[in-house]
Amino acid sequence: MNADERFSIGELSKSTGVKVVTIRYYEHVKLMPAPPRTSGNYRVYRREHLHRLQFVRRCRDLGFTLDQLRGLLRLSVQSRRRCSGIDRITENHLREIEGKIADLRRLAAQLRRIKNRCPGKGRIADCRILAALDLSERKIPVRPLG
Amino acid sequence: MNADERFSIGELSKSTGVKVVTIRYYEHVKLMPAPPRTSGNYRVYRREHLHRLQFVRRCRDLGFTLDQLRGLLRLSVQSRRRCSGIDRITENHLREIEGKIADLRRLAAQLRRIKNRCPGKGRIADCRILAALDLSERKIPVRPLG
DNA sequence: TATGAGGTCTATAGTGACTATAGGGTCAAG
DNA sequence: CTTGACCCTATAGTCACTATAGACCTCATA
Repeated sequence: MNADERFSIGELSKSTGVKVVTIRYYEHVKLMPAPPRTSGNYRVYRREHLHRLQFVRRCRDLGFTLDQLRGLLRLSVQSRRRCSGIDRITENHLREIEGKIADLRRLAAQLRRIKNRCPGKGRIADCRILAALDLSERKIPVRPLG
Repeated sequence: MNADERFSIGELSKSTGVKVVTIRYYEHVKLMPAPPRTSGNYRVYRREHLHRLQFVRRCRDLGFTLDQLRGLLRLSVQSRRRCSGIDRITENHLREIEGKIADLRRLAAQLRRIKNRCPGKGRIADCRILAALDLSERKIPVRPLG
């Protein structure tokens, strides 16, 4: 309950699951503020840093890029503004994820199709996976060079 | 039908859809062999290079990493060996993709859950997206520093 | 023959989001 | 006083490209 707790970077790391080097990296790219230092030049963090780093971690776990995260952080301090910006970032991110899922599903389907043709017991020379990789969708027409 | 066609890097690029800089990059990382040069130091490619680059392109489109691709290429020339190695690389890749799909689906579900709580019309101070990002799964216990 | 456009060359640095390494300094326990 | 755990900075590496700068080559046209 008291607001005087201080944490070393290692403690911050342990309690958030974010690696020490990554915390320093976040400071470097201005996702985390530079905290004060001890006389021995150690970073000293407080509850507010812990809180912020947890937010960062959570967003990263949800796949937000550091740039999207910066957007969320920038907006989150303007408490009087409408939260439609937050909503937009989240919506965009969701659409990106859905797009990626669709891409990967197509990929997996293709790959399964290719793979199922080959039992993996024959010789390379007859491998149907290689044949499929090799022959499918090849477009030959090229004009020769002078 | 004649095997004497020669292509410039730009022609190779056009006919495969792989950018000129990327072809040079593939040469640099030894995915493509260094071709002979003209007197003016221009790269001169032949049908075998075109063939190989199409293979590379196809594998990349299927999401193989350059390392996996190197594996496929290395194996593909050993025509007398069993093709189980090819099968294994493909299988691993497929599993990776399936894992990624599962991850992204979980992510999307979480994100939708968070997003649906917030109509995006209120103020930042009351934004339920931020609240969810902020509060969920926070683990507070930390031992204070010295 | 000169000019200009467009293709090509090398080398280097930048991207995102870290991770790894080297070479030190700090601090508490034994 | 030494050991070992922790911390510091700075730099380079990862992946798979992409971008830039500045020079060189080739070819068609004037």
